[in-house]
Amino acid sequence: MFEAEQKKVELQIQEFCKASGLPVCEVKWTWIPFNGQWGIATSFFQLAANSFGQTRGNVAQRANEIASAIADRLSDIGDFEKIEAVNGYLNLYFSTADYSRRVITQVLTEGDRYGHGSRLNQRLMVEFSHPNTHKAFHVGHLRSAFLGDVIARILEAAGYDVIRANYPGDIGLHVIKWLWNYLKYHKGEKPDKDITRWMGAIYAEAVKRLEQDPALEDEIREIYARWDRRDLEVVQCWEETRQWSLDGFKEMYDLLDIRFDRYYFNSMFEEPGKGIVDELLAKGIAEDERESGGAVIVKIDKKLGLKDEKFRVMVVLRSDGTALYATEDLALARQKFLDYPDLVKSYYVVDVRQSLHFQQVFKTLELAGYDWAQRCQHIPYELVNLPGNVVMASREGTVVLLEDLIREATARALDVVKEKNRDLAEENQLEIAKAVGIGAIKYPMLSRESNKVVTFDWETALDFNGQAAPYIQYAYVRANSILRKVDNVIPPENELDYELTGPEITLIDLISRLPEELQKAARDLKPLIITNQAYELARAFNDFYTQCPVLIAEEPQRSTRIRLVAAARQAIANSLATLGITAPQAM
RNA sequence: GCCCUCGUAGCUCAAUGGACAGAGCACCGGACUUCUAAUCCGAUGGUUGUGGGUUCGAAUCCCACCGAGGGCGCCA
Repeated sequence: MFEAEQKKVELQIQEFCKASGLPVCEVKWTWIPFNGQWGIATSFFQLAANSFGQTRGNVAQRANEIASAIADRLSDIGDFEKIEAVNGYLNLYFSTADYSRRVITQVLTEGDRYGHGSRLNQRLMVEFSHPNTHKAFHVGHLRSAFLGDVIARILEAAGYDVIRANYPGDIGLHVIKWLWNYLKYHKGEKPDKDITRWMGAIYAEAVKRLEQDPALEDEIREIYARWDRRDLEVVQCWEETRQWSLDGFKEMYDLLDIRFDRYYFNSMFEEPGKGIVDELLAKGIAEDERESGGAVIVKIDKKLGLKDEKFRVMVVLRSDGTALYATEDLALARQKFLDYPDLVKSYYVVDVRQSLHFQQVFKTLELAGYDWAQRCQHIPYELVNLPGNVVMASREGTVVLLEDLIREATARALDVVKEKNRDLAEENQLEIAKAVGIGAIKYPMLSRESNKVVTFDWETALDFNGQAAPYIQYAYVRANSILRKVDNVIPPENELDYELTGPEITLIDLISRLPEELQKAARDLKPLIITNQAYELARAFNDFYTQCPVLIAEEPQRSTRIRLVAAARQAIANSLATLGITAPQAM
């Protein structure tokens, strides 16, 4: 946000270096990390160390000398209120009156675009969620859905054109088992509500029946054979019931405010996948071991001439000639670039257990001569486990269903809403409860590093206090509430001729950082940066709220604070929007 | 056997290689006649798993070890 000032100082520093015979190096800016001190800082340790060359010297002392000399040189620059050299750092404090006015005005002018980067005209694809049809949707599936959605939102905010892709697993052994159980015991039945739960129950029942009587496996094989020869009854049943699952997913995605631009289905890629395998064989990349009872494989390490085992061996076709997941993934990767040849990146938000798999797929495609394979990237994330490191698995029965979590979280939120907003219409109360409940579910999945395991437990998931979405939403609501009292009439920019207090400075400081944090989050693909930023903003606002009266303040303080509240509301709203968390109107 | 990830306060987690390692929860003590107390203020809490190394500077990079989890030719 302060590029112009930074640039100006950078030039001065570089000129100073030249004049003093110091090596020129890049200037990196940070925020001054002390509370209530708003400005930018840079250190000179690297420069000081470089200046010694081969000889040794006191780096800290030298860095401080350089910082002091530069501080002297900059003293007449006029952009800053205070310039100081401390401990090897050069601290440039903003003149709060001018800079505050500038920040607030910019936020209010740009509105819900504040923080967003300008359009880059670069297209990306983010594939995420990929649920299995004919199965339940549980809490373990949420991480990919939330992470993918928010990464897409962040990249959009950073200026990219993003294609949101979903890749449902709509065929496979699990679907065949489901169809068998349905055709044999539930024929003609239809789910009315809670579709996904019902679909999951039919599957769980199938698994149970097969466990109890393994002889039934023959019937499964028969259904599989009928599916293979496109038996009309099986195919029609599959088409109809698959749609039920997709309808159920759509309901959940709508509830969670997650959308997709493009659906790829697992079932679409069997044949194209086999085509790629033929191609790999023709090019001598894959080896056919079926003669000797083996499968079709790619010995990637050998092809690359690697001595160490890194990519290992990938099976691309079963010994019976049928496709497996890897076969289909080869074709899917290609299809994405056929549909969108200009993709700069093709991201896959899939759990960490598939890291090797994706390395194999991408490397094999690269070996096959597809240069776009290098634009494919797996974004791994760790699992959501139950306490005691228990993995959620439908067949083990160790799952928490998404429907149950949402219902529980919403119900708990509704209790509080009803107590605190008695006058509100029930419809509105419910809407708020949904925003709070779902926000509370999303936040903890986004606010930790994705390579860390999330342990799900009810108590934590339903804790609305502290660093959590409701805290941030509440700050938004409080800001909103003040502005409602002035009918949302925001005074025009005015002269700031009084000393800003600590909480005001901290709040403005944090508001001004949003654009940079968004860029950082996009660069590192880390929603965590935004959850932290949103929380810090909310905390600063809550602090401001208790310490700085707005409506009863004297002018010009009153007008300035109303503008600041409006800017804070906007900044909080924009960070929540980037996180896919709804900002409610009341709480 | 090989490969990947993690180890920070009692618990859950933060911290572009840089200033004093910060939050929340829990616990203890305060603050609602004042814009919504789903809030705020204060107190307590640390040899960043261990040992080396690189660097002016390491929770962060490298090596070894210990501990936890995951992956490794026909599951998805």
